[in-house]
Amino acid sequence: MDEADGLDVGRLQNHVGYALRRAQLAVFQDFIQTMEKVALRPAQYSVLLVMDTHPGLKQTEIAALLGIKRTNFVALIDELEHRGLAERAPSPTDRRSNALFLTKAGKALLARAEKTVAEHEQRLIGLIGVDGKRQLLGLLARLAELA
Amino acid sequence: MDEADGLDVGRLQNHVGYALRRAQLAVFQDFIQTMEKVALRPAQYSVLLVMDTHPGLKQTEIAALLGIKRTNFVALIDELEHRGLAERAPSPTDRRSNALFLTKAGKALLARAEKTVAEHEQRLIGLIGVDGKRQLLGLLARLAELA
DNA sequence: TATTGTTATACTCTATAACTATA
DNA sequence: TATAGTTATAGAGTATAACAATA
Repeated sequence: MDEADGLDVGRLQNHVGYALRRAQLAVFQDFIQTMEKVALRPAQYSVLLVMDTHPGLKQTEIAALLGIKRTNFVALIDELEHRGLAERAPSPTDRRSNALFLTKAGKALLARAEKTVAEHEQRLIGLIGVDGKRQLLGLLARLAELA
Repeated sequence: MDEADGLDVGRLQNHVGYALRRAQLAVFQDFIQTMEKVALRPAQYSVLLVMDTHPGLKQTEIAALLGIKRTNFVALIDELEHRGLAERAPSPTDRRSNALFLTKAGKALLARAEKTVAEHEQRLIGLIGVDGKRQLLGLLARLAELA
């Protein structure tokens, strides 16, 4: 991952995409390690968080919101349901769709997860500062508009 | 990928890792589309660039520099060699290792690729400005230290 | 003994096609 | 006709183990 010896990646250093990939890898590695404590992968954590913010959304809506294909979302929600963290309830208005909710256990685990994530975020702030984080989020949001 | 209706991802919005992932996805999507013109994937492009900056490195060295496992590097360099863009030369000092070089065709394609990448980078600068890019690269480099 | 390149292999993510039941 | 959930499947990218040749 690093510059062995005195070698550098040359002109690659000036590429936004390359810098993004390396930073994302490093940050995710720390995040994943952090979340081993609650046995949640990044995608699972993000789904729990969205279910907490918007209870009762259907699968397609959460998947679209997070950029997950609805077809890949099935196994993801299956696992959360089998672990007793989330539940599929029948939608009152549309018998095709499931309304998704956190269970009590899901809310409890999410609370623990968010505390752990806060420590992770503090580590990042230790590297770039509070102002750095604010700047970074602004810049990344503008880049994400490209999609 | 976007906020359908008025839905938002809630507290996820404040997570550096999430913002990094979304931005990286958007930037890579543009990059990959850009590079279809020269039929190079991001990893292939980065290898060509490093071979140009440091001619004669062995496989292990380039792989380590770019964070690629040497075992996965084999197929990558195979393809570049079969396309006539790179060549494995016998190392003068170590009969176990290959010294890697760009061919003429490889240098020519890389030159075309870099011009195309420059347009891609200009699009990004259009979103965040030259100062924004400079700030971003600095912040991302500091985050990458986490690895 | 350790390193270089290699093969085989497996696991995760992501992507597409096609089915069913409902709308 | 179109949509929600689902299954099956295929392709990237990435990870480990084990081997032959060489150091």
